[in-house]
Parts: sequence; structure tokens; C-alpha cells
Amino acid sequence: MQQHSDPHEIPSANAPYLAELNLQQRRAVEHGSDVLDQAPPLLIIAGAGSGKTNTLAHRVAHLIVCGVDPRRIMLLTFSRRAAVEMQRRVERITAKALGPKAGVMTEALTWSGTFHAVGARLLREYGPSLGMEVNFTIHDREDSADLINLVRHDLGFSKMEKRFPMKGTCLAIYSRAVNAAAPLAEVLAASFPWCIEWETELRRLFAAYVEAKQKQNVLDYDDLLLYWAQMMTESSLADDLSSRFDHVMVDEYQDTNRLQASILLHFKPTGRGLTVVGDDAQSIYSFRAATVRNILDFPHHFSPQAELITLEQNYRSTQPVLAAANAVIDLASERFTKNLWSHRVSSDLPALVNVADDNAQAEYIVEAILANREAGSRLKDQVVLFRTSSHSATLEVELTRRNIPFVKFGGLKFLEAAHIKDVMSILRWANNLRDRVSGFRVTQLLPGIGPATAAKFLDQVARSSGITGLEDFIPPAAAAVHWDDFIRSVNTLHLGAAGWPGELDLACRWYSPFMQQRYEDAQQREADLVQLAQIAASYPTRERFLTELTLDPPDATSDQAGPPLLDEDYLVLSTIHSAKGQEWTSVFVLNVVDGCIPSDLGVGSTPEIEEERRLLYVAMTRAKDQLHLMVPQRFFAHGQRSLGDRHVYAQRSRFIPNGTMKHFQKCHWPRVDSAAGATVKPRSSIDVKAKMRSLWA
DNA sequence: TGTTCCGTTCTTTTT
DNA sequence: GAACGGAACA
Repeated sequence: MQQHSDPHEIPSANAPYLAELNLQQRRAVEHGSDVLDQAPPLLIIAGAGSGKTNTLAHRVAHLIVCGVDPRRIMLLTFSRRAAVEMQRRVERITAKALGPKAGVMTEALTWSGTFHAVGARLLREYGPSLGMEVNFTIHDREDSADLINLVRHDLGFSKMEKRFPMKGTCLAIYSRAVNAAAPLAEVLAASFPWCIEWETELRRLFAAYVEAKQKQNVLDYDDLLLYWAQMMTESSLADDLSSRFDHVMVDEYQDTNRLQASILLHFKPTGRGLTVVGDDAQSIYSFRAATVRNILDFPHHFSPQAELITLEQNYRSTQPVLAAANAVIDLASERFTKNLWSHRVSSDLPALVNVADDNAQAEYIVEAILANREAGSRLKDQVVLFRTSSHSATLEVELTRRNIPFVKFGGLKFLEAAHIKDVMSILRWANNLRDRVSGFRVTQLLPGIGPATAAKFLDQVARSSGITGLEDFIPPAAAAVHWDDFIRSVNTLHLGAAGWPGELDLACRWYSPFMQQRYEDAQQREADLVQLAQIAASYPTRERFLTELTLDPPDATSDQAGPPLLDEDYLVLSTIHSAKGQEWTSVFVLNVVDGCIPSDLGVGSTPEIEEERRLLYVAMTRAKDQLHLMVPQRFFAHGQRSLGDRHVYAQRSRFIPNGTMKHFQKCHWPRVDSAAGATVKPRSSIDVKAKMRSLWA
């Protein structure tokens, strides 16, 4: 697979596979194809629905057709899902141009994935040059929080007279400091002002946390970027890596953070062969330290500057949907780009639907969705979006009651269930006996063993080279019956004697009795383990399974439910964040009220409010034909104050002020038939009860 | 030392 | 409504 030296082989401007692109898209696709790996950097600002993914896929395909070795292309995406989708499209487009031999080429496009996944792969490869061990374990967010908690206890921070920040908060602070590449004091002042007084302790905590990770040979998500970034500051390694890739492309660049930008700039310092794509109006991940400055400042990092191409024609939405979305984003205090336009005419304005409460909201949506299905629209063409995973609870109950299949993205993940974590911990611990979080969890599965005994045992394991030959450790009486089997099973796994995926079966078989004892609903959980075994079978090795599952956890009910469900029709429920980059014919957005969008947690500062505005914009621009914004008059706030939950009277979101109303049709539901007199639904008694309780508050 | 129970605090979005 | 820390009990 060598590059063509003969310029005549470069596809002519009339290549049929490029025919359906518009002028701007075409420019983006063909940028630099006359000079191939000498191409100057390219920045594509691509508005919502402007064919961004398609353009990038065409660019990759075009490069391959022009003779670029696909093994020398790196494609960095925001999620694994996006990477898979991109790959699929590149394949299709390349096949049009190259016919049957295209498959071989696109198969070789192996360097595509998230920054984290690619980082993990590089670190396994370059680890030895960095003084790292290669068989490191990757901790997910919960594991990392657990480890930080252990350290927090060791340092005695868990019992101060004033309460020390909780493990999740500690990790969030650490993570932000790392990803924003900012000093601790700055991070505390900007994002965690209530923790400022703990700066000294936090610094000690983080130092000890880093030390613990290294001792145990584990990396957290942030380390995958941090070590990669460190590697890039070592010029010999950076040069080596840089010379392996002619083209580096980054999707969703508006949602990258400073650490990722620094990796990129060291990777391709001249910018040659670099393409980044994004839309500043859709930046919604600043809570993860993403900064929109990355995309705005991109052109100035290079000389000559990056070429800028803007895609403004929207192919997705009808004009009225787009007009409403534009009206929302127009009110943003800072706007950097473009006004989207569309040829797709429609007389239907987006609907702003007033309903009484959460229940009415759920009923309305179910009715509307069924009506759409009657009219020929599949469930799959419709989506319900929400700010917070818990907002869909009532709707989920209603969908279940009415027997409407659905899949939910975002929120609680399969891997977060206790029994799944237990089994995963067994495997991870067997893989790396120094991984204390896993060992701690596994050891305590045995009856009679709690934190103190587990800690003592793990100390011994750490001092010896394996798990056997620790005869001097005497388990407590209650655990004695299980002890030999425990040691034998873990050791078998540790030695890798059972093979993959047989090892998972072994782990499950050992674990099962403890699960039966521990949980009432063991039956249900047993089914999850079967599910896990199915997933495991699709990975070639234990290490790949552990790594890739940590970096790309299956979504709550989709991947988990597996292929059979994918053939069926189902409704999609998703957080707005998880809906990024996707589109549906009909979109319903829940709780478009102040307190939900914007979230009342996010109204502290102007940038936070602006991000919430963009979030609504992202939600609205997912719609092709139909858009419903739901406005319940009351919503249920989890009882933060005193006695239990309470209803809050809600205002329409501040992002839809009166001035924007002309873009919407206002509806009320249930409809009040004025001729026959108001058909008022009987009020539920909940309010009365709450009032009674509050008499005694 | 392990387990259970009770009171307090915090509650988003995800690789 | 969950998760944590502390206290009481086995």
C-alpha cells in the first residue's frame, strides 16, 4: 500500500462518489489532495445537520482512494459509537470508488477510536520506553473514586471535625485539574469554591493517589491522556509517533480539553496532515474540562494558518425547526459562527406543549408516539430527550405499562450494577494482583471478611509475589470453609490456565453462591451474568475484554440486550449529551422549564448558563421534521429540603422568552373543550397529602 | 472485627 | 433516594 507518485492517478474532480457533496463539503474533502501528506491544517466548522460526519467520512475515503495508506490515518472521535459509524460510512464510500478491493483498505483503518482508547493502545506499545509496565489495569470512574477513598482514609481525612469532600468530589477536582492543565488553586476557585479551605489536604491526597496508582500498576481515564501527553513532550517518542501517521483527524473538536489539544499540537506541530471538525455552538462538555477555545484558537497555532471551511447548509431539519433552534442560539451572549439554513420547507411549527405535570407529560408523549406510529413512523425514528437521566422515570413506567419497547442511553450503566462489578473485579484482580480496589472488593465477598481483614490480607499479597504460599495468613473462622476454594480459583485465573472466555465462566461459577446468599433477586442477576458471558465471548482475550469494556461500557439497555432486540422496533430515550451527533424524525424534549433546562445546579455563572443554552440547541437540532418541547406546569423536585419531595411550580425555560414565541405553536394538553365546558381531570390526591404533612413541618 | 441501623448530606451531563 | 460516617450490638 504505497502512495501514488503519479499525480494522474488522483481521482478527477468528477469522481462519482463525490457527486452528492455541496461546494463547501467538496472543498473540505479535497483539501490538500494534490499534495497529500503535505496538506496544510484544516479546520471545518460544521453546523448542526450540515453533513459533518458524512464530509469527514468522504475525506477519509477520498484519501484512501488517492493512495494514502489507511494504516497511516488516525481518526479520533468522541465516542466509540461515533468511531464505528465513521468506519461504516468510509467503507461504503470507498466501495463505490474501488469496488470489491475496498474492503481490504478500510479494514486497515485500525487507528480509529476515542482519545482514551487510542491512548491506551499507544501506552501498551510505548509503555516500556516510558518506564511503565505494559499489563496495567484501567480503572473506570467508580474504581478511581474507590481508590481515592482508600487513600483518603489512610490519610485520616475521613474523620476531620469538618467534613472533607466526598470521594466523588475529590476525583472530580483532581480530574478537572488534570484535564484543564490548570493549577489546583485555580480549579478550586473557579469550579469548587466550597472546597477552597481544603487545598493543602487535597494536594496531599492527590500526591498519595498518584503514588498508589503507580504502586498498583493501574491507570485511570485521565492517565490515558496524561501519560500520552507526557510521552509527546519527549521529542524522540513524539517524532517516532508523528512519522507513523500522515493524517490525523479529530471529530467534535469543540468538546476536547487542553490536555487533548496539547497532545495534538505535539503530534503534528506544523499542522500538516491535521484536520479538525466541530461546531462551537454545540460545545456541551465543559464540565469535563472541554474548552471551546481549542477550536477557536486552532488556526493561529500554525503558520501558515489553518484553512477554515464552514458548512452552513443544514440537510436535516425543516425550515421551521431550524428557525426555532436559531432563535434559541441567537440569544447566546457570545456567538462565533454561521446561521444555518435549510431547503426543507414545512408548514409545521415546532410545538410548545403545556401539560399539568410529569404524568400528563408522559401520557402526552405516549399518545403522540403511538399516533406517529399509526401514521407510519417507526418507533426508531422517534426519540425522547432529557437533561437528567432521572427525568424519564415516569415516562419509563408509562411505556412499560403500555407495552412499548424502548432503549435508554445515558444514566446507569450495565457495568455499574454491584454483581457485574463483583465479577469484573475478580477478573481484574486475577489479571493484576496489585490492583487493590479490585482485591478489596473480591476479598470482602467472603462472609466474615470486612475491610480490616481484607486490608491485612492484601498487604500480605502485596509483599509476596503471588496469592499462594500465604499459609501464615489465617482467615477468620466464618471464611475458613471457603478459603481454599477461593485461593485456588483466583490462582487459576491469575495463571491464565483456564483460557478465555472460560475464565469468565470460572469466575461466575465461584461467585454465584455468594450472590445467591447476598441478593433476594439473585435469579434476575444470574441472567445478567449470562449476558456478560455473551459479551465476553466476543473479545479475543481477557485483557482486551477488560480494557475495552472499561473504555466503552455497553449502554444501559441496548448493547446489553444484544442483537435480537436490534431487529425489533423500539423507542429511544436518551440524555441530550448522549444524543450528540444523531438525528430522528420526531424529537420530544422533556421538562423544558427553568430548573431542568437550565438545570438549577448549573446557573451559578454565565458560562454555565450559556452551556445549558447550547444543550437545548443541541436537543432541538436533532429533529428532522417534528419537534415537541414539553413544558409541565409543575414538576417533581427531589426533596432537598426537609420533609420529602415537593412539587415545584415551573416556568417555561428562560431560553424560550416571549420574543421567540412566534417560532412555536402553543398547545395545551389535555385539550379543554370550551364548548362542552372544561373537562378537568380529577386532581390526584398527592397535593393534599403533602399539605397535611407540611402542617407538622 | 463484622454487621446493622440511624442520622446527615448531597443530588447533572461522560471518556 | 443514595451514600457516607458513626454508634451500637453480635
